[in-house]
Amino acid sequence: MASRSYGQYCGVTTAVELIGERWALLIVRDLLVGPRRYTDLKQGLPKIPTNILSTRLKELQEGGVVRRVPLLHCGLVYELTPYGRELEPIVLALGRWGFAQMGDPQPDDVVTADSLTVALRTAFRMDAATALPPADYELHVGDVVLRVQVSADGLRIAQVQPAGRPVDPKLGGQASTAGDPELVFAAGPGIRRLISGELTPAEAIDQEVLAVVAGDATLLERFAQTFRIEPGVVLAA
Amino acid sequence: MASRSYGQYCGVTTAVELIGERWALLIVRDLLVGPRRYTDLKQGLPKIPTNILSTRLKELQEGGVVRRVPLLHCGLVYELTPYGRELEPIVLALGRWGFAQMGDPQPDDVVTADSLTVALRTAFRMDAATALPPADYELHVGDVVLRVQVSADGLRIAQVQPAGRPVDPKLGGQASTAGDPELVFAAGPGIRRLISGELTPAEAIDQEVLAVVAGDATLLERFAQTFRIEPGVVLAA
DNA sequence: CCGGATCCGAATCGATACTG
DNA sequence: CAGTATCGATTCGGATCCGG
Repeated sequence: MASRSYGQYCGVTTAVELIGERWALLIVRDLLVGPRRYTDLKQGLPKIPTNILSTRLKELQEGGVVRRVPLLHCGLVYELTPYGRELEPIVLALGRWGFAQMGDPQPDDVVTADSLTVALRTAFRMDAATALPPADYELHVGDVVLRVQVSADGLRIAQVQPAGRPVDPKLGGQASTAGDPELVFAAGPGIRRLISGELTPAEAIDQEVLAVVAGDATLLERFAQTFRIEPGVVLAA
Repeated sequence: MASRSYGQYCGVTTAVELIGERWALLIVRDLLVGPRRYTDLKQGLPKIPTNILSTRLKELQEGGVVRRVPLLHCGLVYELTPYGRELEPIVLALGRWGFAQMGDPQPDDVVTADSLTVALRTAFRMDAATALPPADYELHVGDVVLRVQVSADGLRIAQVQPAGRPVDPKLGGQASTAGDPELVFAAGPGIRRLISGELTPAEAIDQEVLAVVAGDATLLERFAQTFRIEPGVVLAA
């Protein structure tokens, strides 16, 4: 059961033994968004074999990264332990690092709600959020819908069910999202080029990587300043 | 050749596809210390199969993380690209994170020069280095010998050959290490408990996890303040 | 539907041997 | 020194199945 040892007494090695197996860090990524049920994880990681998911969850529990929490009369969820949650800055930094090397999407690549939520967190600039007025967006990518609220307090992201209102706050993103968003827009994977600064919002609309559905289109400028990944700037708290 | 895709369009996923394969991040760890030849890497990773090492090096090159540099009349070395070097804060943070979960060493665990060098970097506290007077240590762990110089300018670590003087600056640690160290001491793996603050230097000597070979034993206090990993503090620049 | 366990072929890894 | 080749041992992936 103990994963094959690398035979070294070293912190990096220990870390890699804990979260270096295939799929493990992606499970952590999704749990960073919130507690998830077995089935949620399976949906969020469409290509993971079910036996691998179950094996990883056991290993992550043994490693003290994840714990299993029964919900009274409601099934059970997996969640990160405090120790597991310490991985957050590392996962976000890895997301920024990997962002630089992302090409265009493969034909059957998907964008999941959790991966997009984490991606927005990796790109979030607190400095821009404090310097600019608050903003309230609704972002559509594929059939994922996110309510993204930026203020001087920070970033709040809630996952919205295609049908109507945000998902159960206990499981999904965060708490209640009152009122209507100021800007609703839809994007394809090309939104990556907006985040990287390769495209301005105007160019993004021109090239149809982005489309305003409703609200104040000028807010796109603010969005582009708030969510931005510059090459070479991997680390942040 | 493209590693099996996780099927998601996401920065974290891309990062894991680049450096998530078995052994890959440990190769990066060693290259963080300096350029290394194939054989150096093999020695620094005693349990890596040679075909895996060669496969990983190819993949890391394809991913733009590592490059192969011929040395005139001297063989060739692998080194991190600038993009690969951006992993440094991530690897150090992972080292700190894994440190918390390190138990006692397995019977056949080894401590290599590069892993110990990186471990000291993960534990290094710049705040302590600037607050305290400079210090110059020689640390022995197993048959690894490191010259560790701390000053307000930062940390310098050079690997010393068992025979005598530090290794070739071009390949090994850093440049010339003039004069003699102020303190020479030897440690076993239990030095982990000094770094974690679980043991004071005096207790460490009592319990024989540490032994002063030469020089000013009171410098051990300064060492313990300069190299320290507190639980929960994973991230630093 | 939820939360897995089981089975099996395909791909990868690990150990050793061998080569320019 | 810098790898390739080979081959058995593991792990992964895909599908199916099962108890609540």
